[in-house]
Amino acid sequence: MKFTTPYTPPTLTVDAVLFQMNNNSLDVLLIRRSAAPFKGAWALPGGYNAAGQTTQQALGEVLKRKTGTILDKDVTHLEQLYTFDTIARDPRGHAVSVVYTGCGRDITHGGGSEVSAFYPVDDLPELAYDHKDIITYARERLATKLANTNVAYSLLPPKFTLSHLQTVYEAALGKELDKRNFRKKFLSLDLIRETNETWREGAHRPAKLYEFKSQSLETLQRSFE
Amino acid sequence: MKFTTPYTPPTLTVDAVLFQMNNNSLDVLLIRRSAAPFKGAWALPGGYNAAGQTTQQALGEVLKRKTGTILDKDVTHLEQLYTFDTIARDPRGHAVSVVYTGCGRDITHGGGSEVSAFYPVDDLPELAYDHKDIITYARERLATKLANTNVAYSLLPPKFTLSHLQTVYEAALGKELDKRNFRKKFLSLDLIRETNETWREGAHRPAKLYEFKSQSLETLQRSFE
DNA sequence: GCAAAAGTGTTTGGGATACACCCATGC
DNA sequence: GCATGGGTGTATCCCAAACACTTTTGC
Repeated sequence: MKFTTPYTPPTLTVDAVLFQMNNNSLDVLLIRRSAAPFKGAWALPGGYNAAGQTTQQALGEVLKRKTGTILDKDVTHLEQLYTFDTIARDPRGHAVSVVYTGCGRDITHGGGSEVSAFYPVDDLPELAYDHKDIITYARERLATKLANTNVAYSLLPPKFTLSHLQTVYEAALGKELDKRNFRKKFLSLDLIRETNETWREGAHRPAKLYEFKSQSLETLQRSFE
Repeated sequence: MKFTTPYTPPTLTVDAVLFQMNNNSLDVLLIRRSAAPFKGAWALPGGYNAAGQTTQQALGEVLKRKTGTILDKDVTHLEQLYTFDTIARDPRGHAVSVVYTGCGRDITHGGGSEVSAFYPVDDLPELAYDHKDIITYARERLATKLANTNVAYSLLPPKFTLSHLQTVYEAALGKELDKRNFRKKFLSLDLIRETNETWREGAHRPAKLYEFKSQSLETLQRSFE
């Protein structure tokens, strides 16, 4: 009723910024583009969203196809990040991209149609499109979420030491934290409990293992940092 | 390359949740639908987004056409809120809607193709689609922004009293605040300055007028509330 | 003078920060 | 016994919250 010419929507795509801790580094899952544009460059995994699919469904299918990642199994937290829509972002034509960000512990990848790899957020390769900006934005969102929710559960194994936990915060916030203050504050949030297991590794005192009381997202009243 | 049948994207739409203070109440701009579906119900202003338009451009055109609102002039703060994409939200077919939220001081409306009106967020009429949920979400976003940025500038006239300012916070947060603590805290944020004008109204002491130091969005280090 | 909103300080409690040493283990 | 990371307590400061009266005006 508004368009005298037939209404044509833009292309709709979905992309994902998936975080995972790999040996004390916060990493992002990337794929190597096998086709133009940006052939050979690294990019966020993503693809088309057809009519009749929700953006999350489309994302699940794209990830499975391109990286072999199973969204429901591998990704322990997922949220919509932002919708990017500048006309020039895709040289092939106007594409609006709904971007999700998520976390995992041991994301399967490599079984898909594209070459995939994790890269540290602080040491990214050259990226296609506006994907570098998107990752920066996703990382800020993650830092905010860590400060206001229990989302750390999604980046850690079910049982973890307080040092592991602190490493997650330090990697995401990009700064070092005081060990005593971190433990005091985090324990006061009442999100985790001690288990009776310990973690031993290396020539030093073993560490107590903790677990999150809840493995689903909860928002804190008092924020952290 | 991924679709054997020709790729068809969903319909793309844009909607806006525009807030304005009207006599101490936080109001939202709504239109009355003149066509099916939900004919006669109230709804957020919104419409189609064609290829080649950014979502903001599409929003500007839709607002101008339907409510007579001039986005660039009337809306003093605008941000993308969220993209809603559930299949069933529009009975006509799959529509993905990029929703913006914004604020104004004296938004012109009524010159467009649809009947429009401001309604208090705490006293909304029956709404079409999932628009009630969207307004709830937008209001939470506004509360967060008020706590972390100077966005209050966008809801107040250039010069305002501290009581006006407090009214904005109380309306958005939905609770009363202590006058002394509010003033002390807000002044310590260093966002506003006294002018040498006063505001007199009614049989009582006149109030000093203040102005924001900046009329563009700035993020605070220390959050409020 | 009285009604109505503007304006103003102090006390108290709790969380944030800064800071250094002993503990348990493997080799 | 020594190297390594695990684990712990205190003092200070600042902010948040609670709380009531005086001032200025119009009528």
